Amino acid sequence: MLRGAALRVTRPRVAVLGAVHAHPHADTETILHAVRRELPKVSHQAVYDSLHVMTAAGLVRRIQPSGFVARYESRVGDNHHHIVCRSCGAIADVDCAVGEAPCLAASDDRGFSIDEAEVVYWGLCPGCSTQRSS
Amino acid sequence: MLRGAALRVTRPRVAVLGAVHAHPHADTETILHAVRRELPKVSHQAVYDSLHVMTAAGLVRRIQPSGFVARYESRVGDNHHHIVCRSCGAIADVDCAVGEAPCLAASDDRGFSIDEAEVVYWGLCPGCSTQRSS
DNA sequence: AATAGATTCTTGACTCATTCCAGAAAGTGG
DNA sequence: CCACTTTCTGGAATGAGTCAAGAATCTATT
Repeated sequence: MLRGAALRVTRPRVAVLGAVHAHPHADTETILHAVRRELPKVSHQAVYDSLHVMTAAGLVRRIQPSGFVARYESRVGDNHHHIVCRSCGAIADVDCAVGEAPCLAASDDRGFSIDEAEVVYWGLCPGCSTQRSS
Repeated sequence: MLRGAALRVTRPRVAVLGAVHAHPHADTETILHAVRRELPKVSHQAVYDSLHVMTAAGLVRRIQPSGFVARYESRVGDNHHHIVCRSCGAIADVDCAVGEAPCLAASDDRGFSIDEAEVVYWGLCPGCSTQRSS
């Protein structure tokens, strides 16, 4: 699977890829801990590098909502979007909005060549929502 | 104008607000420099604080595309979106997409209470686009 | 206008995610 | 199995942003 992306298959990379699959929307530290449960000696640098390489290869997607640290997810290639909780930072997946029309269709591209449209919905997750209203 | 938001009118705040109006999509450092051209003694802390307060009050909007530092803009209340250049980080405004329908309409809210939909278009600005193809 | 009281600013240290670097280790093609 | 290249380790560095304490400034009131 890594080989398909012309990447070297190293122990750290396999572990990182597995961790991203096992922990959707996890931040780097969570992934680092998950990886170390399996390979206690990996450096954080290896994790950062693996994530970068895999992001560049399209095996993994990087998400970084304003005010939060970077997260990674393994669901790629289907152009879905995210709901982010303003309070706790929880992230949920959302399929592409109504009719898929808005994705990649700006009313005026201002001369830019657009290759992706990213939608982020902001709000409160069920937990934080009830907590705040009580 | 600041008074309308129940904020104290201090010299730094006036200067910061002016700088945000004068430099759309500017990062904090740019704003800091612009402010210091007028009030050489302002601390960066004052700028950060002013921006936070004004963001909370809705006088200013914070934008933070993945991988770039935070920017601020003064155009608020009209729910427009942005095009970001992957290469140089330039930002341009785009009015709300087709029919305004997608804004605030997730196909499935997963139990979240959504209050805002943010759309970011990624691509290359005219300058970087021609530079890369040459 | 002067004063009291509270918010806001200055200064400077500090956090923490992420990056940079050099040498050691491990993967790959031949 | 070897040589070559990429990747990993370990540790230091960067830089946006935050924290904290005391000084300065703003607002409402007299």
